[in-house]
Amino acid sequence: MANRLSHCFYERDVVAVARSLLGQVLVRVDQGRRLAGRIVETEAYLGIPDKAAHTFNGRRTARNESMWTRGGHAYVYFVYGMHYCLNVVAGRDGDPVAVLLRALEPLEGLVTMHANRGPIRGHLDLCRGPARLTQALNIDRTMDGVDLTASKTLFVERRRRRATDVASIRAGPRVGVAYAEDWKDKPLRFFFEDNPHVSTPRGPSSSHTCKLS
DNA sequence: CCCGTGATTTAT
DNA sequence: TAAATCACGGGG
Repeated sequence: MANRLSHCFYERDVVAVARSLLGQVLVRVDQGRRLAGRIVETEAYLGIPDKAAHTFNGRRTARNESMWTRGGHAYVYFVYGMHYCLNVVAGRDGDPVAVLLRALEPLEGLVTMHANRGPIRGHLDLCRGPARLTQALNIDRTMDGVDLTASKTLFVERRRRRATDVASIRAGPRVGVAYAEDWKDKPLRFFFEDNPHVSTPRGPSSSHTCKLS
């Protein structure tokens, strides 16, 4: 509770939230067990002008309703008939922007995470990918709209980030948004360079990635 | 490379 | 009401 991120963290520019979530720790408490991982990859979705966002052009439906709430809530959606993805809503009430959590470095509850995931190829695949991390942490549509600043079962803890971590942040195009025309190549995906828990493409060798400022 | 899978969205 | 879409992952 003490170290939990609060509204003043989430109610900011969505790109700033996406970048500063890197290195923070996502915590899920399930069946009395703590499942936790360090956030190593995020994507920002900029809302109404963003052709890749579920709220592009002001779309407001039962599915994306939680994106319209105040920053600090969860937005969980179901896609491809079998996968759930977790977003952290950012910005002010009525500004439908969010950050997709794409990968975690597992920290706590690894045995339970493995049980939740079932057989996997290698340990690196435990939380590497947006639908893999929700499966590992047992997050589904029932967690949609949860208040991360108050929930006992889903929240983000603040960690002190080392200067070397901040310096290793890279940006690149978002994954799986080829349909988004002029928005598909914008560098709105953020990750730690050379971290093996980041989903591909990663590292400086990937085209279109760049250092920040 | 291809394909499962079904809720959600969009077109008729 | 019907068709297309999809912020993915697993298998070859």
